[in-house]
This record gives sequence, structure tokens and C-alpha cells, in this order.
Amino acid sequence: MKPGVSISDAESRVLAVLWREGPSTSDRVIAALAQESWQVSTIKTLLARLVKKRAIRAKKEGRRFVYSAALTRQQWVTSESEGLLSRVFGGRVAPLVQHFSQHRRLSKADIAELKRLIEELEDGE
Amino acid sequence: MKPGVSISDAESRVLAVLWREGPSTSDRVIAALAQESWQVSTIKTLLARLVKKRAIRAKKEGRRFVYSAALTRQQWVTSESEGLLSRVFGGRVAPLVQHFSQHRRLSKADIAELKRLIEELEDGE
DNA sequence: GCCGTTAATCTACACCTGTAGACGCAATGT
DNA sequence: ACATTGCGTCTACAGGTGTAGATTAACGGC
Repeated sequence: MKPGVSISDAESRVLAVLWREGPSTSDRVIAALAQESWQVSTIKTLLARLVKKRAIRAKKEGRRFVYSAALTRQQWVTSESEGLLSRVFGGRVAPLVQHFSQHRRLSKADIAELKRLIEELEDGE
Repeated sequence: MKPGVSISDAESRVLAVLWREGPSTSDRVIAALAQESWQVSTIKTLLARLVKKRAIRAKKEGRRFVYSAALTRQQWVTSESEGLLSRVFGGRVAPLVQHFSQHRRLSKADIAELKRLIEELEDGE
């Protein structure tokens, strides 16, 4: 994906629909976004902007378009995460985890999961 | 701090100076931001915007102002982090760490640090 | 063939952000 | 007193974002 194009928050919610539901027509997307209580027009605008940014593709299918994600969820998650990491934590992961461990209640499940991950990292890799 | 006021990227760099150097006059801030190659005016604008957002305070000291952070670094780090966590990872920490472990090279030191953190979490608390 | 329906595009508009020049006032040196 | 210098504020302007009404183009039914 074009690195350097940034996806706004509202746009990412539209993208999320395509990630979940796969290629969809606009009315499908609109239905999936009922919770957002956005006007139809708003969603159309967001779709158009995403196309312009090449984050999604629009393929003409008969009379209407079928939209599909070009930017993958992985790519998006990565770029958002790297953004935070470099802007806030000087690019280092440990301080980030430390922050979360100090400022959030981690569930037992979280801790177990983290432990498993670390073990994996230690021998595997 | 006013929750809901968001700090832009450029603004956060100005704030960072106050966090590092403590209360400072504008010329002090400007000097500290030489690397950014911003015009003096730009930095003045950012200071003014931060004051307006109540993220920093300006105390008149003789003829000039001394600016000091009102928003703490901790608060900022927390709000940025929570933002990412909820926007991207559905509010759960483990997926976030998992993401980083899968997509970034973690140094031995990082892993050791993480291990230490987890151990602390396990018996402490 | 004409008309309503509907999908997509165009236009709009306020606020935020990055970036910076212009302006005004007060202190300072001479 | 006067010009200069320094500091803060006002104004500016393009591009992004959230939000949405208005317009157009094509289809489907009668």
C-alpha cells in the first residue's frame, strides 16, 4: 500500500467493514455501519476518499460498485502501532509494555498470554 | 487535564521540551527545538495553541512568559496509548504485544525486560 | 419513451493542523 | 524622547477531517 497515505478514524471504520465482510457494495457497507448513525452521504464520502487514497478498490459490477480493501488490516495495524511506538515510546517496545503493565489492570489471561509469548520468543524465534 | 482535548503531533514536540527542561521561556523552547527547523513564529503559534488547550500554562515573569506543562507526560502517554489500544486492538493488551512480537525484531534486551515485567506481574500484585 | 429510484459524485462548510508572516506594545540603550 | 529590539498576538492559508445536502447519470417499470 502507498505508505504515507494516512487513514482517518472515520475512514478506518469503513475499512473495518470490508475487512470483516469482504468485498461489499455500498448499501452493504451502509447497512453494516448502522450503529454509527451516519447519513448515507457521509459513508459515500468516506468510501470515495478511501478510493482516492487507494486504500480500497472499487470494481464496477453491473450498475453499482463492489468495494474491497486494498490496504490490509495487518498493514493498517502495523502502521498505527509503529506510529504510536515511535511518536510516544521512542521506538522501543519494552517501555510500551511497561506502560501498559503499570497503568492498566491486566487480566490473569492477559498475563498468561504474555508469558506464553515471551517463552515463545525466548526459545523459538 | 481536560480530557477530550487532543494534542497534535507538532504540539507534542513542544510539550516534550517542557517535560524535559521544565518551565521555560519561549526563547528557551525555541532553542531546544532548533532541530525541527521551524520558524520562530511557528513555535509561538504552537505555544499559543497549547495554552488555549490548557495543556500548558503561561505565567508572566516580568516582561515575558514562563511556560510550563499542565498536561503531564504520563497523562499524554496514557491517552495516546489508550487511543491506539481501543481504536486498533479492541482494548486488549495481549493482542497488542502479540502484534509487536510478530512484526518487530525484539532485541534480547527487550525480551529480557519483558520477561522481568511479566514475572513481576505474576508474583507481585 | 418518460419518470421515478438510486448509486455515485460534487459541493459545502466548520474545525483542526502545519506552517509562517504581519502587527503592536513594551523595555532598553543612547 | 526616539529608535531598536524582543515578545506575544493576529491573521493567513492550504490540506485533512467529520459531516452531509445537492446534483447527475443510469436502470427499471409502465
